Amino acid sequence: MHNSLTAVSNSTVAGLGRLARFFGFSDVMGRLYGTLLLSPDPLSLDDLADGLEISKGSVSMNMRALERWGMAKEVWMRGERKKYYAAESDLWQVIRNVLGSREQREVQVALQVLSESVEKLKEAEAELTPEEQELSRYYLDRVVDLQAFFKVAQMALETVVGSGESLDFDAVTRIEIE
Amino acid sequence: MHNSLTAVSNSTVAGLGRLARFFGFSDVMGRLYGTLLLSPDPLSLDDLADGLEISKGSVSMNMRALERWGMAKEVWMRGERKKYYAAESDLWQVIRNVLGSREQREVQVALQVLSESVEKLKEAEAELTPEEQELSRYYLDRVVDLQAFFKVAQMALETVVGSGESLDFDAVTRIEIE
DNA sequence: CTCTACTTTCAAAATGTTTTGAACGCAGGG
DNA sequence: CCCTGCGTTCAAAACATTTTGAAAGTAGAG
Repeated sequence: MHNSLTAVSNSTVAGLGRLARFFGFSDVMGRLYGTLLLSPDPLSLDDLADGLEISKGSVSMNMRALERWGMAKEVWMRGERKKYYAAESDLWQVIRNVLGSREQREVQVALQVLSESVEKLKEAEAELTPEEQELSRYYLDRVVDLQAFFKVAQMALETVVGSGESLDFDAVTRIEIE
Repeated sequence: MHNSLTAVSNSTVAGLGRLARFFGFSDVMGRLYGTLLLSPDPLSLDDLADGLEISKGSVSMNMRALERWGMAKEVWMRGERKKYYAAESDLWQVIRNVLGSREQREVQVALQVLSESVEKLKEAEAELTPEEQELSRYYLDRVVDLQAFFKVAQMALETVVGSGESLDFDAVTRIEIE
């Protein structure tokens, strides 16, 4: 294959590996995704293992993870006994999958814990010494700050996750500032 | 100290540790930040090491990282030889620091690599066999998709980073969808 | 300048994560 | 059925990160 095609493929695959790590996935997941994205045809586990020079076991596990995250789909090739995979090539769909399941859950949990903290502090107030009450009010202030922060995050996520095919460039620049 | 205060402190500190890991920082950084955030007064390295039951060496290194990220500040206590730290309590400032230095650089690099890929593919076009040309066009499509994606990310980051004191809740809900 | 109370550094140890490959399981063809 | 060609699993090995603590560095008080 021509030099330049190989070079582009390598840097794209490597870049997606990097991006995957950045998002808390494994490097291999990103590279598998990249390899599939740049392949006009679906690839088998062996194709992927050979292409990335990693073990088949690793490909198997990581491909299942990619499937769970909605980043790749199994493709049935008639007359073939092998499994074939293709990348989900709508990047916005991928982002919505990830933000929708993982990040939203994180934020949800955080908000949950923070509400419980507010509860606890309010309930306990009566039993506190004056000194403790002062600290309790301090905690309450900080916890409320965190709540405000996570609520904005939650709204931002909902906006992205709930959006249609893709976000409009111009629209994003129209986020207004206080 | 009262039970409930300890419980709230623990869960908040643990939660910020989790969040830190989520953002690609170390757990300890998050817990140090949390401890400082919940302390009405600045804390010394020893206070922090004792409070979190980790070594002073670790506290020293992680606090310097927190400082570099603009998440904590050194506070001079007169008549004291120890170093004291306080959390940067404006969470929006913290987010802007992180997005501004780290995430923006990532996106920048990605866009750079993608432009180079487009260049390479266009330059090489003439030398390609017909079959390679087809693959090249396929690559170009995928690379352009990625570019579009990162450009939106770049704009979103610029919006947050360039914003003033804090983002308005309502405003975030007004991001428009294509 | 020296002493002392601190902070920083860093190499070794502990811990955590990823990768591998051999063993196993399973389905379809003969 | 059994055989074959695949996919999956999982324990052990390789690798990476984090933590520790002891040694070295540093700054201020006297």
